[in-house]
Amino acid sequence: MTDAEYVNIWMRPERPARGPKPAYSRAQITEAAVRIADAEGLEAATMRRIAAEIGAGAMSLYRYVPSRDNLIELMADRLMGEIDVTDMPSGDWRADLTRYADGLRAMWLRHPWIATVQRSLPSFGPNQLLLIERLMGVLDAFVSIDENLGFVAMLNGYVEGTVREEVSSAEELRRSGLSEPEWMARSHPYVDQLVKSGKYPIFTKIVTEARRPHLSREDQFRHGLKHVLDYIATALPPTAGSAMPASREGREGQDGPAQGS
Amino acid sequence: MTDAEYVNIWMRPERPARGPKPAYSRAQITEAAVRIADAEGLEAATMRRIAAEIGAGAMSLYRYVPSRDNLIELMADRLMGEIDVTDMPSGDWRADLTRYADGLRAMWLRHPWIATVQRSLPSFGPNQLLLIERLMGVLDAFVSIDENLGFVAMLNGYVEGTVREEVSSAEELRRSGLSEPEWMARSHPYVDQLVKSGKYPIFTKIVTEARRPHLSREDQFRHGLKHVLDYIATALPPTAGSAMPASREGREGQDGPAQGS
DNA sequence: CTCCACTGGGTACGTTGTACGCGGTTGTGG
DNA sequence: CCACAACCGCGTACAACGTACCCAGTGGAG
Repeated sequence: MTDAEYVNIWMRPERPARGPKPAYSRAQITEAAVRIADAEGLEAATMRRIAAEIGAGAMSLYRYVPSRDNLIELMADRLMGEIDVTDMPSGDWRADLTRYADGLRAMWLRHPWIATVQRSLPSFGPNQLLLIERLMGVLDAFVSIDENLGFVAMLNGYVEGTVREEVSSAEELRRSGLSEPEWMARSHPYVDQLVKSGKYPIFTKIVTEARRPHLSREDQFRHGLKHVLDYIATALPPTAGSAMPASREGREGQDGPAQGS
Repeated sequence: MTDAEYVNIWMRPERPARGPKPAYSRAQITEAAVRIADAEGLEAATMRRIAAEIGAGAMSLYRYVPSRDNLIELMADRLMGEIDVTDMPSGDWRADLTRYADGLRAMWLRHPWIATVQRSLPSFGPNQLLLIERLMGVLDAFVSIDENLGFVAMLNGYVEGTVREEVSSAEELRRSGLSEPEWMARSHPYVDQLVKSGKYPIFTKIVTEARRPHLSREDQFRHGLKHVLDYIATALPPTAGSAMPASREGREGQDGPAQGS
């Protein structure tokens, strides 16, 4: 009815014109929901639980939010606002994109449950819109809007792909209620059986030899990010301001001079 | 109790020694669940719905599967089995990895709900294990196990990141019950308002100028995949057999550098 | 002042996953 | 060959979920 009148949650006004003053707010509800999801997972952020968190009755939330799905949209957009993109573009595109990538990764690590929220059709909340403006503004002067979209998709894809793995591990551990050593100990019989069967030589190799899972995630992330930025650099005109010169493909080896500041 | 005895679903035997013959099977249940999830989304695959699909009572499923979460693990592993990795490694690593990437992408497109199943801690079902063996066997002879893990993570990350976008769009559309033009028409007032506000120049540019969303997903995928494979190529020794020259001879078998067990 | 669009929230309903226990079936030890 | 215990399918039941509906109050507009 009146619900279907609105195209989406962003077009629905939070406060009507008349009537008594609301005791809560969308922002407050969203904040509480994010807090619960951070601590106990998204599935713990039930309407009743959120209401209890702010001292309201369960059904009161529906005065502010049409449905739980819409609330999750609000939560997701709130997270977008955590990524610091002020003063972008700064003139140094590489520094800007690095700062964005770091911010996106850090946000995911603070809110692992974001992995379970499918991005779906673009929701275009206010924070996400601002993010788009600032982020795509970085390369807007140098490339076409289509190329820009491609680069941003690649960058987002890289960051999210990388961080999704560690985030979902952490979530699974939290859900199981076990610590990582406990989990390892628990699955040891299974892993052992697989190894002893002799049917999985590469799996065995991973278990017995690989050191990668123990390497710093941070290092892996920076290493891969460098490649993504290098790739972008090859498609940018030389007029693009950056702390590093654009290099041709195939370049590898030790990391060059890191862009300072 | 007896549930907690087992490390995971893969160690729990499907059939006990004694008693009457089961009327159904894990495979049959998993199949039905996948069929429902494909057609109506994962959330439609409830225990009752799955049971009805195979003509069983709801609680009968619990004779075969300890919980719905475990059933979803079975479903996910069944999907891994759809990816054709027979005859890998073939000697042409580039062809092998391309075939794998195509297969992975096609599988995602057939089963969009996989995007909502977090990979979590590696579950190591039989199909996934076989996939690991075949896929990582492709580069095993040329690089260390750590490098191999890195490449596979990158390849998986690229494919999943690319396909996740289109898949989640399709899922969202299906959930909303609208066709894509219908959805576009519906959100037009909101987009229009954003454009008219003048506050979002880049968003406006995307809406009015960008052609990328209309380009072939297939082309985009192949283009990006080429870059991923090119990057892998730069880190491989020249002895690695690929399609570049027609060196039928240069193939090395499973014998890599030192490894023994 | 009166009015009524609004407020917070209690109650209730349909749906979910699943614990429990039932009567029937069947491989196996005596 | 038979009794028994282990298994079967599954009906009933329950807690927790999202949320529809309804209510008694409240406060700005006329």
